[in-house]
Amino acid sequence: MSTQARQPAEKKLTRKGQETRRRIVAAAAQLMYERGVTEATLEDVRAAAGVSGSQIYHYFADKQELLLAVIEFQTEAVLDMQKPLFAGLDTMEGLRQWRDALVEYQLRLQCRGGCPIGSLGSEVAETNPEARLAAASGFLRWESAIRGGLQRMYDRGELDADPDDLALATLAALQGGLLLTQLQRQVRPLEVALDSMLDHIEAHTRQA
Amino acid sequence: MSTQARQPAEKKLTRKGQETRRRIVAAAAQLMYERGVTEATLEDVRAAAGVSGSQIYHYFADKQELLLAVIEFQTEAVLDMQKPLFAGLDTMEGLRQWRDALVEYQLRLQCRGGCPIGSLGSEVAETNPEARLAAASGFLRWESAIRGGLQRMYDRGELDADPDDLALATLAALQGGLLLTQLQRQVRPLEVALDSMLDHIEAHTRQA
DNA sequence: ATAAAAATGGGTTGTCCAATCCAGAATCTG
DNA sequence: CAGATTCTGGATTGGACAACCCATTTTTAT
Repeated sequence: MSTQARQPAEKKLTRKGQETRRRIVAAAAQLMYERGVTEATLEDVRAAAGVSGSQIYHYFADKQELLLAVIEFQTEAVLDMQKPLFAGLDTMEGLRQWRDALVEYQLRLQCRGGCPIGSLGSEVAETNPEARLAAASGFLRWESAIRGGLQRMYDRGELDADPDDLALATLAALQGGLLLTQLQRQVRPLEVALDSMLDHIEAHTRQA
Repeated sequence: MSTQARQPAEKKLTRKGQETRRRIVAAAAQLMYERGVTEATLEDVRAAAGVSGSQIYHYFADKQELLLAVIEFQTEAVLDMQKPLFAGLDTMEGLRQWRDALVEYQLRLQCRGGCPIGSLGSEVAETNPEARLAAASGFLRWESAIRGGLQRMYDRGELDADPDDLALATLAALQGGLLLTQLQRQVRPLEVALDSMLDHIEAHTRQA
């Protein structure tokens, strides 16, 4: 019963019910992003979502199940936001645009918050295996999107290195850069980390 | 009174007192590393340190002050462990040895725990400005150690790129690699992230 | 040796929060 | 439109934990 049957519900919900559920997840995601999982109390979530009483327990068995829904939600949000840029990751120009957008976004946030998946993942990694796997799976999807672009470059014969390795290294550089940017409250770490990685990729390009 | 006078004590402690204090910090560091700051209760720390009752409050004003001591402690621990390798960071061979040692260490830990500074930093970044600064300062010291090696390469005319940028990017790659390694429970992310970065550095080397 | 200072142990308090219950209202389905 | 189901609101409970207090013992300095 442990690994099975998580989030068994999600069905049989009225339109209004689905809407309420979504509002709870969104509010929880925001609060957990701002304060961390343990600091975000269900009372806060309740108030922020504009629901009352035992509503949260009506839709989620416990805080854990809500947390898993939040990780899923944040993964979708992160990937959705970058979706328009993923298609371009098969040229250096597109990669630079992607980099610029990430840097720009952090600037708008004043370097606060870090990566929604990374922050959650780091917090739960050692105490919550289920949540750890959920975060890891989110990163796998992200990595896939990056790999897709590099793979197309490789297939066109424009890249002279393993796309798998480069994609993973790029995601790592992004995450590390984000963490340092978050802690220092300046974008330079993110800029430098991504630039180094993209320069490294560029060094392995050749015109087809 | 906010930014001033943190950890005003530390003096006027008997040898036995210093020993007890150190034991508390070490136990707290271990527990916070394993479970996170909020999940590590002072009761746990008390038991793990083998002290009793209000001992923790005898040495620390509150949990916050203990946390700051822990961040300091972990910074020292992380830097101490790498100290023998820092001297060699001015050659590619030394950099590779450093990489190998980090990977080796993660393997011994079965990819658990992540970076002691990074995990703490990520957890406190948005809720605890003082702790955020302490973690950021720890990373600055780490970055300095890496920069030192690259700067010597540069000064010898063997490096054809900004040592400051490379050092920061290397630390970012390391942190991102560690996070992904921790979440996936396999060393490959750390290996690939560091290898990409070291390859990038090597591409900018030339014999003097 | 003795007084002062530091260290220890146990017990207590107040708060916060996850989780549960129940009764009533809204919404869906046949 | 009527019965069933889903949704909602408020109130409560039980446990955990940070923080505090005080009496006693040990250590340090004179």
